Amino acid sequence: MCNALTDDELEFLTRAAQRVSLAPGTVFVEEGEKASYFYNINQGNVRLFKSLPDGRRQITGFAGPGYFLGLAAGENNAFSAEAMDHVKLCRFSRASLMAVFEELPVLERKLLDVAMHELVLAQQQMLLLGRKTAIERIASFLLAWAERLEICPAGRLPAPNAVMKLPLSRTDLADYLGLTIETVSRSLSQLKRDGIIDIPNIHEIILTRPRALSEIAEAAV
Amino acid sequence: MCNALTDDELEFLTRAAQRVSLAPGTVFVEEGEKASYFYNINQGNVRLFKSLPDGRRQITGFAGPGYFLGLAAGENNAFSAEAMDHVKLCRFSRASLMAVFEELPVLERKLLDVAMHELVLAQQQMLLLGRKTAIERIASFLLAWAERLEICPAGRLPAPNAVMKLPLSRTDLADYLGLTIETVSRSLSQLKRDGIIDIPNIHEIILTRPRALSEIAEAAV
DNA sequence: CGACCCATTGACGGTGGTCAAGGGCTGTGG
DNA sequence: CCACAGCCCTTGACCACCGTCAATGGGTCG
Repeated sequence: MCNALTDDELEFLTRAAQRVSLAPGTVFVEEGEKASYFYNINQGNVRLFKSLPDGRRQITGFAGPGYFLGLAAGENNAFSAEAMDHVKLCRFSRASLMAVFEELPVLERKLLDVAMHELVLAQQQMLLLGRKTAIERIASFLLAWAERLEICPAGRLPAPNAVMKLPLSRTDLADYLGLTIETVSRSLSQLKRDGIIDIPNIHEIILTRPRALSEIAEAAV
Repeated sequence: MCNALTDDELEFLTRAAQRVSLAPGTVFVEEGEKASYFYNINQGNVRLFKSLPDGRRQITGFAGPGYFLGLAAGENNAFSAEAMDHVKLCRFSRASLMAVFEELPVLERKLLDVAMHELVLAQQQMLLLGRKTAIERIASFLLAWAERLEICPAGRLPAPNAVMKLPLSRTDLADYLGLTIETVSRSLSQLKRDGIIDIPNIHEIILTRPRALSEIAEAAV
């Protein structure tokens, strides 16, 4: 999820790049537009999403520092991207990326790895969106987020009572999990009532009983 | 979606491969197992899916001849794969693939293209699963399937009254679209009642009014 | 012809969406 | 320093879409 490239490779890569700084809320990739650029995020966070004409929105992922952006695109972008806070990133054209590949073939391998990992995450999310209940989605998300923050190694559970920052609005959460903000709120409240998590404030969650969370997330029988 | 490699490249590639023949229903990739192989399908069709312990299933895609299989995997497979009919495929170890890359670097670029295209499809499916209603999912699927069968060019609508083979069971359809077979059936019936499609038999659909279908699929306002 | 499987249709119920009111936090201005 | 506005979150009441359960229909194969 985070930086898949070494500092050296990044340095080489960004030599061909433009540095860009974005205010919160800036939409810098528009779904359907010609896909001209790749991006590498240096600072800040970005949400990736698709929309329907009537305003329904599905967030397909979040991207933080080190994240490589622009893989889900053919001729045109398959998604939009919006800065969640103050974002700094490197932008380079698809053409210059091809040139970089000539110089640094290992990059191509790495990008393939990144793309493959994205695919793994996408399939996980499809299972979540297609087949899990509201509370299972919330539980799955909380554990996935803990892994992302490296509160625990991939595939392991966080320690009981681990504290986790959650710098997302309920709206973002809902649009990511295919729910409404009300359902997100209710599900979090239920987990709290059941003593599985605690919510000291809106942007912090304590994973009181990660094991119980995991049993809900994986629909253990 | 279909063959992204030229015949020459395929021929080179398959020199390092084992040829395998599978009976219908054979599960030849198991989610969670060590990801040892890549596959290229020569004949027949395959469904890719993820499951929950209680039996809920999400089909993440279908793969036909020419399809390259095994990208959504890190250490372990992120999905299972099952032969839908009699399948012939080439199987080669990840190690030998790396060796092939040395000989034929263009393959690596092509695989990256394939992975990127898969990502585009995955994001489309996330929007469908997270935010579309039952009938919108069915409409979207029918149009996507028409593109897949090359009844129409990508991004264009099929001609009115185009006839389409649909060699999927209602169960497969339901598990792909995150619905139940009853809801799939009811939605198809409704589209038929509304004169938008016709269903001469279970495995054939006539796209009577593709424009109307598209307006439903894209939630046109 | 009958058995079996799958799809369709109907009746009913539940999960989650919609609509609306209330609460808490933050920032601003008097 | 307090008051108030505005925003977001929470909670409640109600409702609708879709899932569940069950009966029926149709096609295929023995």
